[in-house]
Amino acid sequence: MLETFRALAEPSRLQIFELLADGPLPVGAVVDRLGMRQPQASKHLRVLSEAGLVEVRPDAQRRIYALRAEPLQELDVWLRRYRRMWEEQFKRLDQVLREEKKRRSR
Amino acid sequence: MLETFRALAEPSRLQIFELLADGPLPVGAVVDRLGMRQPQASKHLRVLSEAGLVEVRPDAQRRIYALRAEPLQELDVWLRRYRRMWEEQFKRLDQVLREEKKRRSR
DNA sequence: TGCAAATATTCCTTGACAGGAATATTCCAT
DNA sequence: ATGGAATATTCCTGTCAAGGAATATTTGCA
Repeated sequence: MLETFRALAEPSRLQIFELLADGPLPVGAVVDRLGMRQPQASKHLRVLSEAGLVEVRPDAQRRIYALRAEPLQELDVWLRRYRRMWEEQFKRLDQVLREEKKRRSR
Repeated sequence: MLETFRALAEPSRLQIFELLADGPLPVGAVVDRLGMRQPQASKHLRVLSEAGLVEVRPDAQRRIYALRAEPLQELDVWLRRYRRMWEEQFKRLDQVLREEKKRRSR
């Protein structure tokens, strides 16, 4: 979890990650579309890769990077714990609205 | 999103955040339970607060910190985009298992 | 009013990390 | 085998942020 947050807590890296959501891409494509320099792209992809957020498939002298689902699933599980929280807030809001209505109707 | 990731990408801060999931706490309680020094706790809570992850309610010379749902809901929305991804993987896995079964049954 | 508790802020030092530039590596095509 | 893509790595430098220590601030209470 920490590693996931750390990896995504950097603007360029988050950008790359979100770009890859549209599908796997070789480094060059990332460089072109995001207008960053090739070495930085490689470095960021390395960090993402070490965090398990991304995987590489070699294709000749290219390397195709693709998102990995696992850490996102973990993030989803982590979030579950907090989902309860805002659902309760909704319930409370519902309650308030209900009482509002009642008050107005008399 | 970036701000959320940045705030949670630090061990102590993530710890504090997860501690607050059990309910609101004053700074002192955080200090005691996590064994960190008071100034650092205050600093981290400040960062969490500026990221909107936490809100403060004064109570005499105490300050009660509590989680805020909003950024987590945003995180949930952000995740939605990727949920499709792993659902497709499950579909593919289902397919594979189905074929396995068929193969074994003859 | 003055003290003590709870918390926030400031200042300093240090370590991690991102970007830049240059270079190394890998693999294809000729 | 050699040159040229595509990508990775290294080294350097500057910046930012975290921890430590000391101190300021706020509020309740005797």
